[in-house]
Amino acid sequence: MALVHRVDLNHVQQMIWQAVAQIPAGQVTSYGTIAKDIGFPNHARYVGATLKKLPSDSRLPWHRVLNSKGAIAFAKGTPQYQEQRLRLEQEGVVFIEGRAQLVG
DNA sequence: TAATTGACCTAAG
DNA sequence: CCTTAGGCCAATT
Repeated sequence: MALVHRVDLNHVQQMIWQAVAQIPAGQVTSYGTIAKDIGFPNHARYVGATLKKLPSDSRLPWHRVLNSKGAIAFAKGTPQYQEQRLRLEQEGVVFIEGRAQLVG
């Protein structure tokens, strides 16, 4: 049998979408956490690359995914940063010094 | 085919 | 707190 150690990236993508869809409104997680949760601890970047491909009309809560520091990955001041932050604030997420605050 | 890029992460100064 | 360096890996050039 031809050993196929090759990973099915389509499936990985689906798991990523699934994981992102699970994030409750008003809560956030990180690219690395998602990667770890789906069993691919070294694919934090791939999580970002996957979200990047999302169509603009996607209903997936991509805005609930931040970097390991709890900050928005986009450069401050960019339209994408603004949109993500606005979406989060509309869900009640509070930012202090550019970092989303933990429930508390 | 090789090099570069990127919505990342962590450890170490 | 900040910066640097190394690691990571699919996608793009």
